[in-house]
Amino acid sequence: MTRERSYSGLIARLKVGGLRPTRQRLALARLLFEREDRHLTAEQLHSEALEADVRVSVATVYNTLHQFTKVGLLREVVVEPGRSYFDTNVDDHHHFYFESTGDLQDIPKDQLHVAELPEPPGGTRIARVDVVVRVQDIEP
Amino acid sequence: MTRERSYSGLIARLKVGGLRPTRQRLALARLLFEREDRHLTAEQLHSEALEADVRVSVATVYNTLHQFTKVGLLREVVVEPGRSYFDTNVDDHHHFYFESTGDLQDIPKDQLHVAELPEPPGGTRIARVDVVVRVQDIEP
DNA sequence: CAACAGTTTAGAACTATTCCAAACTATTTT
DNA sequence: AAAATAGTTTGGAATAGTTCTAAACTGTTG
Repeated sequence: MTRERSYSGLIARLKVGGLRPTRQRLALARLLFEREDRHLTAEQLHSEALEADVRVSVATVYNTLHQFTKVGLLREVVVEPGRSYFDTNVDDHHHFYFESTGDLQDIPKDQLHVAELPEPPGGTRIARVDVVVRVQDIEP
Repeated sequence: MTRERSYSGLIARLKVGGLRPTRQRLALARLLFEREDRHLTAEQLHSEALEADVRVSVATVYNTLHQFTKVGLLREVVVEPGRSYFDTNVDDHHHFYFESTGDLQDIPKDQLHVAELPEPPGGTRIARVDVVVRVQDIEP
């Protein structure tokens, strides 16, 4: 079960990544992982934190998002210039991107398949394949 | 032949898009389309223009890139937060993205195929499918 | 519990991009 | 071909998202 993420499990995961389980990191982790798959910007997470009476600075939100990403707890998704989304689902999957609202929605791995991947140029290897299905309203 | 793009053809294309063929737009169009497929940021194009003794403001470079994109002469590619690339190849195709250098390289349509596209959610239709194959150096 | 290394913070700094209102230019009208 | 007009360009200011910085703070280790 990839969806298993208990609170204490998180502490463990942070430790593995060499990150101390601080008040801020734990609070942000709860906000991020206590709900199902989410796609959040740094600003959105910061607002949520303030609303939940978690005092964190913007800088810390950014630091934390990047550290979590490095450790594999999050995945960064780029679909829009000038805004990064962080995806709490780190399984292999792709995205619908709703141009009208700016929302993202997961497309599970088995619902979309990339065939005939070309060889990467010499000296390089494929780190990841991102598919973004851009969707727009039918009556704009 | 999709690669056919003469200078006068450009004037025609601009007219179709309702864009006057001004000095700046024509100069930028030459820089963009007189070489083969390119992936440029606004800043890069602005530098090239200055080097080529084409006096244009940054604002105009941005305006022009967006107008060209709207008219279908360019395609915007987002792979990196905080930076937009404009692709002179508007045919159906995908990209390699070199994480070490930030470069983009086209993957022709026939070298990569997306199978089993899921249905877009009700009330929406697929505007475009972007595949980015992120590639990294083997010995980092 | 002292010492150290890692963390947080406010605010400044930075980068890419957009906005603005005035000056300018291509096109249309007369 | 001059005047009227509508679309363009421009420098600089403004904005948005993100990163940096140096000082204060906190978790961990010995």
